[in-house]
Amino acid sequence: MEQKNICPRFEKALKILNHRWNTLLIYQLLEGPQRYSTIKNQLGISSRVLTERLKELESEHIVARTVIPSTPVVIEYELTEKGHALAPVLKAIEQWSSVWVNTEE
Amino acid sequence: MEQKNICPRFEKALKILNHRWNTLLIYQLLEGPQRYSTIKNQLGISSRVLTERLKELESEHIVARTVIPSTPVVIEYELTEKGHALAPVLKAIEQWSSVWVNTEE
DNA sequence: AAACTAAGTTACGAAATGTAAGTTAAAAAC
DNA sequence: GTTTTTAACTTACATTTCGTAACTTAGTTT
Repeated sequence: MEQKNICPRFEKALKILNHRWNTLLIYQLLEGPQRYSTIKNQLGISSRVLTERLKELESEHIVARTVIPSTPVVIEYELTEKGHALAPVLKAIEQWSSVWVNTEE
Repeated sequence: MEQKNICPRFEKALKILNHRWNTLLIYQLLEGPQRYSTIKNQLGISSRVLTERLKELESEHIVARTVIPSTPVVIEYELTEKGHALAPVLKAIEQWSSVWVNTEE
């Protein structure tokens, strides 16, 4: 009875993007490379989940992790080319929200 | 320490779209008006959550609900104009996934 | 030696989600 | 006229995910 007529690539994309925090995290990183603590403070996400999501996005090659051997050590996260390619998606959401979403009511 | 420089409209849009199942549900309804049971079978979502999400999208005026007084009664769900306006977002995700996502690995 | 800092990790309670069975109302079958 | 059927939910409960706060690690400065 169940039909699977949805493209598996699209389904996987949705799985990643719909995972709580991921889209906002990518949006945040569109502004440029950022440190763990910066992202955490900007988004108001818990460290437990932030670490989890960064690992997920890293394993999907959407985010890259760089160790800066200062003291104490600093980690920088940035979008890969694959990650930057999501900009049009975020732009489309921004566009839609500017036309159709109002914060009242 | 926490900065909120994110547009509240955009933030609300993300809150709706990132809620599990919502994007897939909207994608499904882009194909046209559909009954509760059809959506349920196509997406493989539980009835508990489907009902909850449909009510949420209805209250956001993204989905409209129509009662067809047949026997037994049939309910049809369809996208509103606001809902249809999300098509470019879904198209952007589709486009990205076709270029960057591979199901292997 | 003690304190500090960034980036995590851990334990645990709270919230969201999935599962499966039950409800409702009307009419068709028996 | 009682039982069955059907679509769209609803409910109770188990499982999974998430948030909170405290803790860990390693290399400096104090």
